[in-house]
Amino acid sequence: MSYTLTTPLYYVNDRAHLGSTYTTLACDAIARHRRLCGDQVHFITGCDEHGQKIQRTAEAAGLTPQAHCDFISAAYRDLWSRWQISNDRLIRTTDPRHRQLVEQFFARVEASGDVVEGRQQGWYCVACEEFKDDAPGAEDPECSIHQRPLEWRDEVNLFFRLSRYQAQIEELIARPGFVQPASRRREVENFVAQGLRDFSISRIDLPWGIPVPGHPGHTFYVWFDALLGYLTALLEPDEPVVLEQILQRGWPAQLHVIGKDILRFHAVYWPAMLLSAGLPLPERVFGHGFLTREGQKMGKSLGNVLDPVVLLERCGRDAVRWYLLRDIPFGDDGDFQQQRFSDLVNNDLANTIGNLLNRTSSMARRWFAGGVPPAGAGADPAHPLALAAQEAADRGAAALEALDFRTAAEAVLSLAIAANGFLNERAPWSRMKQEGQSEVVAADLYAVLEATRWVGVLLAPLLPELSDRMLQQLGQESFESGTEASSSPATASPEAASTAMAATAWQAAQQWGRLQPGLELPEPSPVMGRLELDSPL
RNA sequence: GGCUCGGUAGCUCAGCUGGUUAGAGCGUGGGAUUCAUAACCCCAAGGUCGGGAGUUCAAGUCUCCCCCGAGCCA
Repeated sequence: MSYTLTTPLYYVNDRAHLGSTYTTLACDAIARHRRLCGDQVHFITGCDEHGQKIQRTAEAAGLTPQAHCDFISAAYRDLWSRWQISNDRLIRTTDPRHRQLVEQFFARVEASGDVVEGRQQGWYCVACEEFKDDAPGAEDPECSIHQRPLEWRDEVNLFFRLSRYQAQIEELIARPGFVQPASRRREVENFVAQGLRDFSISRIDLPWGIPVPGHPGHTFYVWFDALLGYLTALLEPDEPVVLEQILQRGWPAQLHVIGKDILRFHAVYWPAMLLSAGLPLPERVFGHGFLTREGQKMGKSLGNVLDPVVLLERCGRDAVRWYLLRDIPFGDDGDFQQQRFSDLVNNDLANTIGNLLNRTSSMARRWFAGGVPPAGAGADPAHPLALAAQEAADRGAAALEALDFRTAAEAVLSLAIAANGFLNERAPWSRMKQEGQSEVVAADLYAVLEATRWVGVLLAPLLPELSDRMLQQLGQESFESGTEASSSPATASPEAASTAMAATAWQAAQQWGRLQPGLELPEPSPVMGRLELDSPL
């Protein structure tokens, strides 16, 4: 199965912040999960690089817009690579190929009769790149969002006839799974219910944009151009730009993950544009919440922005991923709290999970010839830990499907807690001192090792690196959940490829009793260090 | 100004169509244990459920008003 998901195309007005990192990490977890399940994943991210705001930012920095965009988008590319994001594509809207695609798309929209000329007169916010419908009649109106002066514009623009799609959009957003989380649906419904108005899709006298074919002086409005980046990204980098080809390359997308502030563009404008162009619609749009820091909005004026690069260097990928995914309900706003961050990482990852592996492996090695003990009753599929493992797997998979990372993380964690509890209850260390208990201890330790292996397996989409380290210490191969699809037809065996039911390595690993008795185990060393943050991040 | 969502233990949150002593994890305090990364396991304290009024035999859960936060639209 093909699975296409996207992050927003980030606006290159400034460098990446924690918010975009958060979005991207979440998408990465989904992408990895789908790959582990055998889907052919198209995980798209990118940069939105046009518009007057960019032009002015570049000017202010003494750069050409292109140089500015090159610089910022390179920083994004570098950031995602540092975070080991498994995106398949990183599209830039200044890519010449994108321009070709936009032109083809526009031709279709125009052919549908959805492009009309209209006069746009009013106050304009450059930061929003939007006209403000109802600016106060005052002398110097300001944008309520940016607190910046509005500029008076009076121009002839091209309009997209959004109003023609009223009924279809209403039908779309009424679909149960389309706008997510469901709590955001009404907001969109009300907006649509007010009556959709045509919106302008071009600007005049704005050189930093894609020229509108057949309309000299006009460039495309940034949003019109940016949304289309999702399509351009799907095309193979070396194939000719032919819009129709996206249908062979993974369109429609299964999922657009976005911040809650741009829901309207994705749930209303975007589908209408696609309808006009005669293209299928994405399956769901998920608007996640925003992050604050220690209860305050992050912003340059407050000087409290958390730099993702700093965060990464000081704390590591696993720690940050875990905290963001495990503690903040995706969809709700969340607060980044340093104390809580280190508490959770140390508790869950270092103590509960890391120490579980460490103590178990250490006992097994000491008492059973340096490796995995004979399984005995420990391999029984009805073993309490086997049941716990299966439950964790089921709960985790369902949660990931629902983009409920928190529950997915808790499911894995609960398995580790169950295993720790089991150990304390069975106390192999004291049983080992008694005569004739060796077999029981062997079975107990086997079961706990096996449960620990499952923890490593189930962690793969969420924390690929910790998962790898755990599996290594258990003498297991790690999974390829990164950019190389583990189930790509080229590498899979012919039988596997022909059998639709063939399980991936990851799915096969979720079978109780897979751990080989007698397998030698490497000397355990902590898979997750404790986070000691003595100063503010 | 209008719309939407949220305001439940110190912190992050569960609490479905209203119904026994409001739950979990973290944090805090205590206990147990020694295999292990001062880790693991067990127990406990902690909340007039943002405020006010109302509906009801019964409200965190429904209605209205107000306050606070976030987003959208003006």
